[in-house]
Amino acid sequence: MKVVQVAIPIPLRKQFNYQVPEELPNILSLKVGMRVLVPFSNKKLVGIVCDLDASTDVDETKLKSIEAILDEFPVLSSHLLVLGVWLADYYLHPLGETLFSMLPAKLRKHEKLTELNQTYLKIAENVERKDALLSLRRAKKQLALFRALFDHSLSLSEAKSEYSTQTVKALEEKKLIEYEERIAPKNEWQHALSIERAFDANVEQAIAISTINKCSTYATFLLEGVTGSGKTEVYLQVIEAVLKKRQQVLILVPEIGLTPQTADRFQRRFGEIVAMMHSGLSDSQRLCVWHQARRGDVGIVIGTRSSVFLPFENLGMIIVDEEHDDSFKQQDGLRYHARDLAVFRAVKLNIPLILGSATPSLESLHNANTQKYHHLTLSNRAGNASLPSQHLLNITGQQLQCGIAQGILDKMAIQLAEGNQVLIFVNRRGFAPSLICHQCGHVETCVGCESPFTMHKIAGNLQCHRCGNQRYIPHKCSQCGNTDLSTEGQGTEQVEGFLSAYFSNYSCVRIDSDSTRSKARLNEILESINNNKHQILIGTQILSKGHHFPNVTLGLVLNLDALLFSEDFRAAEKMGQLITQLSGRAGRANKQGEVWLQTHQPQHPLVQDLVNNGFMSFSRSLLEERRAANLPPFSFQALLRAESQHLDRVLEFLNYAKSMLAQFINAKVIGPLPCVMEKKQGRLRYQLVIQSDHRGYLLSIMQQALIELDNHKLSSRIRWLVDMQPQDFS
DNA sequence: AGCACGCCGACT
DNA sequence: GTCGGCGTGCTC
Repeated sequence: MKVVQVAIPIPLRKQFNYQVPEELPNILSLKVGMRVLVPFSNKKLVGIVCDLDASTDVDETKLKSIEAILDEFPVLSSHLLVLGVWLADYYLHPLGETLFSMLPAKLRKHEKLTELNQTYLKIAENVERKDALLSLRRAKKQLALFRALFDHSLSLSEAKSEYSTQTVKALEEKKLIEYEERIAPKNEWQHALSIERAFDANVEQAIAISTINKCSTYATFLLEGVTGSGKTEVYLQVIEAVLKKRQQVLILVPEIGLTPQTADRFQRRFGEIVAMMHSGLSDSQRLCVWHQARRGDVGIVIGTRSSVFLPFENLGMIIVDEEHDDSFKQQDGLRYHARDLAVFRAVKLNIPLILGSATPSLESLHNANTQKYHHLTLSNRAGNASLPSQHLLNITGQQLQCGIAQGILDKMAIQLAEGNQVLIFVNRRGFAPSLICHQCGHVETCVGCESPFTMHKIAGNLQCHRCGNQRYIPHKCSQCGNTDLSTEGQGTEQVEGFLSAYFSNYSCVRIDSDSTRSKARLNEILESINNNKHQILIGTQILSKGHHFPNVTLGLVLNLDALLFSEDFRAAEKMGQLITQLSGRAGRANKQGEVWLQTHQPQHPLVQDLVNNGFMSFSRSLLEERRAANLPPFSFQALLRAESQHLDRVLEFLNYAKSMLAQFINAKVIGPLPCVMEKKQGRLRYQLVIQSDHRGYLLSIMQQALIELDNHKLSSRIRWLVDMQPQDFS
């Protein structure tokens, strides 16, 4: 009797065995990586076969049987199945859920998988062609399409683009044409590649291009290029070489960086061989891209995080653009980092990988420093465009209006009067509030950790998130005795309200998560900004991502301190990336821009380094700080978070985990500490941070701990999760 | 997760 | 007397 092992999408760290009945129709074609329909508890679920020849110690006849084989070919190739097994192991996530999160949504359900079908138009049966031609003599476009269908049928998408949707509709309504489903023909782009002539590269670009082109096996290149230095041109030219070898290219981009303009640029150079994969697509469209990648119908896929799971027919290169961006890390379910998976795939497929950024992550810089990655630099801006100059404004003790200094308001007035735009960056979310003295700029800091205390409104105290140290909220500054202590910065709405009243002759626009909920809305706003419909732009992180604002000549960062003083050890890194990216968004060749940073601590060495020496120098200093403090990338972290309405359960669970993990001497366990968002949707949230110098060691102790935690009586009564290499502690 | 089973408190 | 709250255990 044949017994196979099936991974089921449930949060259990085990697989299940099933009999394969002899009478199953397509039994001979059953392969690993195929989906099957199986009875489970008292319902039917879709599972993925992960072992064709399972060994069991139980009585095989007691096993349930597979009901149906859903696929004609495996949805997960052996390469992707290996990736999935590694993923489940590395992120300590149940295999079934892991494998299913690698698939497009449509394939997570019962739906049968067949070869990619395409809809074709043909002339309807029983249509008298002569009569039809006569009846169409006054509808030129419809006539043309109808005639075209005489000798060959046309695919629906071709017909729609060559003629028009209305034309097709019209003929359909007249019952002159009908639809037919057929297996889509393979798109043989490899034989008819039309590539537009490349731009002449400058010296640095040329070095980068030739270095990458020389490499045809696995290697990771960190391409560090200041904004406007022409990273994209490097991508384009190395992609060309890969396409000419008839291989495909995957380009991973941050969630919001994927604009139609990005795709246009690739399409202009390489023609219609580019597919996009982003959150704006429907499930059917996503499945279509999945098929196209698998069949080799497209040469290039540009996509967000989850595109790293696409089943390419013949992948020749992966590019991760803006590799420092946090959106590459999934923040729920399987908490993978697409950059790390890109490395895994590149190694397994033995192909080159490019990580590009103007502000590389410290992880990648460290890997470059230790020779794991090849470091390529582009330090010159193309053309004569110069970056805006950066300035610090000491706001200590100053009168502020809605958080803005008078001097800045005056500068804004000048720029606005000259017809330029101004941009105000407001950080409203994401970072923990620390307590700062407005008189002297002193930040209340835990003495033992040199980490700023975090305000906890619920507990009504200050807490150090490194060591758990707690103290009462002081009513005066411990340095100068002033009682003007503040935590919360201004939100975008407040700033918008104030500025639209103050500059009532100009139009304000707010760009934050509320206004970007829909992609169309964001594009609308961006367009109206470029058309100068608004003069004052107020926004959050989104302002620093991807979009260029050529008419902005003055940028303002309202509260640099809130970015800098946070218990999250990555705060300074993120601050530097943000300020640098923000500066790169503004101005154009003929207008020198300025960026002003309001701070209570203009002498802070990191801030000084960033403003005076630029991101490259700043990031190297940060890396030294991390080394000294033994923080990532010099050590490895795991996060164990628990949530429940009942505080006692959360603490009992985490303390149990801690007592277990504390036995391992080569790891440090910090906590349980309240999360930055201590209460969310009525649940109290606490976490444990586990840190070790060795990734393998950390993984193995977490695996051991997990077995115990799964068996703990509270494990099913609270919500809890493990996050390996956590990015965000909120 | 999702579901069944089982045991105690306030209700038509 | 029962309805339904949650705690417990199981899923090939």
